[in-house]
Amino acid sequence: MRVSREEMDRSHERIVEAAARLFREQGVENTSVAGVMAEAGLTHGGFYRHFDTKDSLIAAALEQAFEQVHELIEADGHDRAPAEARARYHGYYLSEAHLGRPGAACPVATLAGDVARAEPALKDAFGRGVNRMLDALEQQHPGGRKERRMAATREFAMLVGAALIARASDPETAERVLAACRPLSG
Amino acid sequence: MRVSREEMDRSHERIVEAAARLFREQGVENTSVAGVMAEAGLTHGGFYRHFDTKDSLIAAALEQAFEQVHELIEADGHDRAPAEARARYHGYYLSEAHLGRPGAACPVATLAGDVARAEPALKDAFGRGVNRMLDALEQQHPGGRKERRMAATREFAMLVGAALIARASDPETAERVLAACRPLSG
DNA sequence: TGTACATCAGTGAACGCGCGTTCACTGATGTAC
DNA sequence: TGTACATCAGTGAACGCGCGTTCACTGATGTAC
Repeated sequence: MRVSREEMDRSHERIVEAAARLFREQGVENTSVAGVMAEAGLTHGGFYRHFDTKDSLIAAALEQAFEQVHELIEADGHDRAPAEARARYHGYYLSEAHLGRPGAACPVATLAGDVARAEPALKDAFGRGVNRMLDALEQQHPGGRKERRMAATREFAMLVGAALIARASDPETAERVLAACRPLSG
Repeated sequence: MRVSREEMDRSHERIVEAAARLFREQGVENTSVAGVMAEAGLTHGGFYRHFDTKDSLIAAALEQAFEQVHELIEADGHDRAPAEARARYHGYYLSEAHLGRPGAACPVATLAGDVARAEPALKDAFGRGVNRMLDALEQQHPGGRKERRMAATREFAMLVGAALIARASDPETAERVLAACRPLSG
């Protein structure tokens, strides 16, 4: 039966949050629309009152995931010295607390593979998310504007690469790669 | 009709090569057994004379892809100073020649996302491949055994991260990230 | 070396399954008077 | 404020499709004599 406008908005949010989590945990292709709806406490038929296609949901979930991690960076860096904020984020990124909870992890480390083969519109959204993250991360680095941005980009790339290699490897290799990437450089 | 043993061996190799290419280009889930067989010049029914399941093919294709890129590193580094070999590989990895041909590219940059959600056996194979690559790459770095290994691991992680971010982003963001990661460090 | 027969690589139709999407329906919500 | 009616969020069955896998079949290959 029909539900109120507020109830529908809550449903919408639950759907996007479930998708943002499940896509990161299981991958986009391994996550069904029905699975997302069930996780949101609904049945699959109602999905199309909220989104035109599964692709629209992917875009919304991607934005949501980037929003989450961006807030996390800003919140943790608030009122902290740049060098300390950087060390904390670096350590967190390669930690079990981060990598062991892929459903809440950085979408770059969890969804890059899926987005790499997606349509341009999704890549635009992904690129925007990456740029927003770098905007926040570059403030953790010293030097002029260009040097900071470059250092932040390089460090972030290393973190993403280490996280991805670790997730795709056996536990021993994973731990060795993570350990090698944990020390701060520069 | 039945074919000779040599013909069958050639078929087997064509199947694995087609899979190693298509999996990297399209992703494992987006590549069908029938598609691989067609690319190998066969029909899908004959697949099960060569492999028990699609999973076995994935494992074989992964090994093949790692073998290819490992040979490439060894061949290019042969009779070259370590620092030069390192600079060449670094530049190649982030080049259009590499990233524009995903079907022949580094499996770490193209398949990590798929393997991250796969069964442990595949992760073991992936980890072995990564270790073999690092065995070759650490020879490009100066210092003691541990320092070399660590430097090679960190540099490789950055290359992989940059490649993945670039493939998942819009062209402008991609180029900016790649440019930031091109200069050698250390 | 030649012959008769068993083997089996490859073919193409068929299977069961899960998926994204559609649709007729329900009944509470929102609105017009 | 109360009533009558249109709207539409959510339900669950059904659809068409592509996929991994199976299977009966074909005929060249390999082998036993």
